Amino acid sequence: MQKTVQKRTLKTRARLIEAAEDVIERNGYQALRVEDVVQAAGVAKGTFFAHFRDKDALMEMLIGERLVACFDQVEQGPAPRTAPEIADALRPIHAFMTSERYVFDLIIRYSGATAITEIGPIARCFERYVRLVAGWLETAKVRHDISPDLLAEGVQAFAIQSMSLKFCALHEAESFSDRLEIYLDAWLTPAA
Amino acid sequence: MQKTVQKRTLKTRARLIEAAEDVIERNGYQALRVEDVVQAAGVAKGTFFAHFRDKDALMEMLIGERLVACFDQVEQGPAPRTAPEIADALRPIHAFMTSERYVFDLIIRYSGATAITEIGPIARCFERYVRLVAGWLETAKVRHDISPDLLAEGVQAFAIQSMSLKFCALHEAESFSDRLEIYLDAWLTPAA
DNA sequence: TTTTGTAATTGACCACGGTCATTTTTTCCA
DNA sequence: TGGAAAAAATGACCGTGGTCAATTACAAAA
Repeated sequence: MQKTVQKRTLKTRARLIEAAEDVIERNGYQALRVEDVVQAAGVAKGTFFAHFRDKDALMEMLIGERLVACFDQVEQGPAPRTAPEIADALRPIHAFMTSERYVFDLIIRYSGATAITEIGPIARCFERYVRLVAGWLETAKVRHDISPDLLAEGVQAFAIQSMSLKFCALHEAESFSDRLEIYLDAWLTPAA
Repeated sequence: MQKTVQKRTLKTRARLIEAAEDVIERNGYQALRVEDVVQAAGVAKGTFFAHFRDKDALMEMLIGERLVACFDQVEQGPAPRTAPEIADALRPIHAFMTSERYVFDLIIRYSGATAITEIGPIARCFERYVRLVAGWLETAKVRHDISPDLLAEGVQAFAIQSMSLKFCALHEAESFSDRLEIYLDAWLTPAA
């Protein structure tokens, strides 16, 4: 029961990914067509699906990679200590998540893995989000009557709410940042 | 510039809707195929799209109707006054929203209308959710340092977070109701 | 080098949502 | 009642994601 992986495989895979990134670079995630990718990569359509379960799987990988990079960046900075500082520190992550409606929808769709075996980069980022924020909260100027973990899950919930409203015509008046700050202030530092 | 609507139109539309409801009754929302609906209704495929912009438009209508019915039911009951009571009162709405992953995803996708002109039943229900809960909160045993509207938006955010986690393998341990109650208690009655 | 089993690739094909030029039905006025 | 204009319905056709039996390339054993 061997399962040697040929060098050819890695090359083909790399070509597919590169082609996909090119297409996205030019037209955004939303506009990506599998046909375009395989043509740019110079392979047959079937080959694509031998390398990725479906189109979404490739998208999850590519978007997940970018998301991980956002987290890396955010973790470089100093730990924020107040609600507005936290909102500001998370900005790169939120900015990418709302860069395209397609991106936001896909991230939300993959935020919770439906089976343990298929936990992907995006689902892992959602866990990382909570860990990251919970870490900040431990020493931040916020309420401490409930656990940092629960508090961090709340931050996530409010961030998602704010991001959803960003794509909503009914709530254009308020900006994403303003809304998130208001939420976080009420959640993290109540009974002022 | 007349635009008479023929009786035939209404009949065809009614047949399409009835056929769709039959299909859904049997196999759920997820499994609905336009082909099946038009065949059951005895019309051509093109006719479907003369009556509904696309498949999602029909789904929004049908799911929206059910959602409105849930709200009507919830509004019949007495106003809850504590966090657990609020979670409990909202149960019929949340139950329907999480009855099928497809239903949840579609509702989320239509929760924010992208253009003022296309506000549908689901987007209206999201406004109604906030109004309903804010009304309860005015006289409930909860914090009053922030407006009932903001508080209600938070309830919505936590409910969505809880529902998302319901579909997530990583968070199966805790039940939806338990999680929501914990969130709402922390959000509505802090600094106990 | 040849053989042979398996990994990788291919492209014709399918499923399903959606379009549109054409045809059929209805309406309404002379 | 005839016939023209509007409304509705039709179904062949398209775009795009995805499948799979057949073919080709590879690498290890003979």
